[in-house]
Amino acid sequence: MKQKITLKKIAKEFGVSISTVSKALKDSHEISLEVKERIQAFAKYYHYKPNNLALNLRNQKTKTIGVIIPEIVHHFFTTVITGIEKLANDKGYNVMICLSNESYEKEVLNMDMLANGVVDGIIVSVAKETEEKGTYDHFRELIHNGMPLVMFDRVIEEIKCNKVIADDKGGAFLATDKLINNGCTKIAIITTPDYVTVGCERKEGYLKALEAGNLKINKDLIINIDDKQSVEDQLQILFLNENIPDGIFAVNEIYAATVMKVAASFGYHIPDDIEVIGFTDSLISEFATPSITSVSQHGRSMGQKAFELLLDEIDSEDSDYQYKTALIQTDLKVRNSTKKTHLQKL
Amino acid sequence: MKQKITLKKIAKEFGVSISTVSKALKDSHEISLEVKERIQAFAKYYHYKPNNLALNLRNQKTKTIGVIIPEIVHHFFTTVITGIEKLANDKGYNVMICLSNESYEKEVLNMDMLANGVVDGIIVSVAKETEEKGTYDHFRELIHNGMPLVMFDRVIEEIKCNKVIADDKGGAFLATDKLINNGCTKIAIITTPDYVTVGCERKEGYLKALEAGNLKINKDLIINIDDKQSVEDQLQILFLNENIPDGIFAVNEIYAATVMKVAASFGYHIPDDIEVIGFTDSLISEFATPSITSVSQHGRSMGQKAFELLLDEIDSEDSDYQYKTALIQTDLKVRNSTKKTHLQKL
DNA sequence: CTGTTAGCGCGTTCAG
DNA sequence: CTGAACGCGCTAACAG
Repeated sequence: MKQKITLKKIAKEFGVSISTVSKALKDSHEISLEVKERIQAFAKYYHYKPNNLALNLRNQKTKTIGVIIPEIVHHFFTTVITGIEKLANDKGYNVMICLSNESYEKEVLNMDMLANGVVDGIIVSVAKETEEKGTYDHFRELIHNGMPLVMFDRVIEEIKCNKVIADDKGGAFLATDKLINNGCTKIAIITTPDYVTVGCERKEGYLKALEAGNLKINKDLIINIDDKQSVEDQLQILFLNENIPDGIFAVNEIYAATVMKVAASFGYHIPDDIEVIGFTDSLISEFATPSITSVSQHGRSMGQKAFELLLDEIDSEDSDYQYKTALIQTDLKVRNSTKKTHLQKL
Repeated sequence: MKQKITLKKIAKEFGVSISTVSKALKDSHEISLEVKERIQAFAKYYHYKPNNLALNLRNQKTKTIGVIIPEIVHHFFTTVITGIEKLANDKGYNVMICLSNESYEKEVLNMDMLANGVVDGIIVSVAKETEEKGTYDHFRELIHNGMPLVMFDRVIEEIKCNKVIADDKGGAFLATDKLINNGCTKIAIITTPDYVTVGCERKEGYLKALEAGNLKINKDLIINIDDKQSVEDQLQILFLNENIPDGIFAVNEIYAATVMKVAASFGYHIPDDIEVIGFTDSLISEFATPSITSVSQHGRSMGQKAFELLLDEIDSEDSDYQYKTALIQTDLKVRNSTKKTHLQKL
C-alpha cells in the first residue's frame, strides 16, 4: 500500500501537535472552531481515515469475528454464513471464514490462529474428526482464556458455551411421521456414523416417530453411512434382502438423492413404490426428479442467532455470564418424492 | 480475552529489559546461553506468543487477504474459495470473505473496509450491478493506492490488474459443438443480460460454434434471462412458437435444470427430443434427472491461481510489475442430457 | 552480552 | 484552547 495520510502528517502540515489534530477530527470542544474547520477540511480532502491496525492495537479488539466450518462447498453452511455475515456487517463487524475440512488438526490450528488477536469472537461448527476423537481441550482452553465462542449445528454437549442448533430431533420426527401418515410401514433411515451428533439426534427423532406410530424397529433398515467409502455401494443392501423399505428418511440431501438413484436402478419408482424424505433443503432437493420432500433447517436464522449470541457475549461485562442454547425450528417442505398418498387422497 | 503474557511481563519477571527478552526468544547470539534458556523455558511454559495486533502495526501488514464474491450460496464460488483457502493457509495467510450480494454499493463498502489496513491484498469477482453500471472508480483507486488486486471470473476488461478467467468462450464452443455433432440443428442459448461479461463470452463461443458448424443464427433462440423475474416464465417462449429447439445450451446450471423442467412440462423428452448442456458443473447437474452434461470450470484451480497471482504481486517489489491474465481450461462432463446420439452410434 | 531509544498510528490524560 | 507524554506490544538500530 501506498503510504496513507496520518495524524502525524496532518499535524506537520499545520504545524500543530498530533493530539490537536486528533481532537479536531473528533470535533472536540477543546479545539478552536477555526482550527477544527481547517483541519477537518484538509482531512476530508485527503480522505483521512484512522489506521485500523493502530486502533486494533490500542483498543485490543478487531471488530472481526471468526467462523470455522467443516466445509464450504455445502449449501447449509453457506446459508448459515449468509445469515452471520448480514447481521455482522450491520453491526460493524467483519467476518473471517476458516475451513477445517472436517479435520481435528486444522480446527485446532484455525482456532489458535483466530484466538491470537485476530478476532473478537468465534463461531464454530465442529469437525467430524473432532467429534469422532472426542478431544475437546482446544475449546476448553479457548473459553478459559475468555474468548467468546458460539457453537452451531454440530455442537458438543459437555462444553459450556452459547449454542445454536436446529431442532434435529423434531425435524426427523416430522419427516418420519409424514411417511407413516402416508401409509409407509417399513421405513428406513440413512444416517451418519453415531459419533456425528446431528445424525444421532435425527435418528432419535426417527425412532421416536416409529414408536409413536406403533411401528417396530428393524435394524436392517438403519444404515450408517461411512463417508470414506462409496455411498451408492453402501445403499445397495437396502434393496438386496427381502425386506424392501417403502419409505426412506435420509439425514441429508445427498443421501436422499443418492438413494433415489439406487432405488431407481433396482427398478423401484419414487414415490409410488418408495417415498423419500431428505434433511437440509437446498437446490438438489429442488431440482432432483422427482423433487425431494425435505426438512428445512433455516440456515440463515441459525447464522443470525449465532452472531446475536456471540455479540451478546462479546458485549457482556458480567463475569457470571449465562450461556444459552437456541433451538431453531425446522419444518417440512413437501415435494414430489412423497406425493403418493397426497394424490390418492384426491 | 484474558490478558495474555507479553514481553513486558516476562522482562519484569526476570528483571531484564524487554529487548533482551525479545532477542532471547529469537535465539539471538547476542544473549548468553543461560539467560536464553531460562527465558525460553518460561515463555514456553506460559505459552507466550507475540501479539498479532502489535506485529501488524509494526510490519504494516496483516498476513490476511480479502475475497469479495457476489454470493456464497453458489457452488462455483465456494469451490473457488476452497482453492484460495487451501493455498493461502499453506502460505501462512488468512482469508477474509466478504459478500457483495451483487450490489455495487456493498462491493465498494467491502473494498474500503478491506483496504483500510485489514488485508494485504484483495481477490474479487465483480458484482452484477457493478458490471451493469459500468462504474469502476473504486477499483482504479484501490490499484492507484498500491493495494494488490486480482479479479476472477467476472473481470473488467479496462481495469489493469491480475486476472483469472475460465475459458468461457472455449467452453461454450465445446458445448455448442457437441450439440451440433449430436445432430442438433436448432440450438438455443439461455444466457444472462449482455452486461454480464461471462454470459457475453459464452454467447460468443456459442455463436462461433454455430458459424463453424454452418448453422445460421436465429434470434428467437437466444434468450436473455432477467434474474429479477421468474426464470420459468421467461423460458416458456422457447416452446410457444413454431421453431422448437432440438438442442439447448444454458450458461449456468440453474437455467439448464429449469429449462429441462419447462421442456418436460410441454411434453418434450430429454434427451430424445431436446438435448441440454449446462455451464458450471456441480451437484444440480449431477443429481438432476436426467443428469446434465455440462461445462466444468475447475473452480479450485481458479482459486489457487488467483491466490498465486495475488501473492506474486504482494511479494513483488518492482514498480513496473507486469499484470497477467490466467486462462483456466474448461472441459465437458458428458452425462445423460445429451446421450441420444451417443447411444445411436452404438 | 545487555539496555536504551525510537517508532509503527492512535487516543487520552494531564499540564500549561 | 493547545501540546507533551504515555501506553498498546513488538522490533531494530544503536550504545554501552
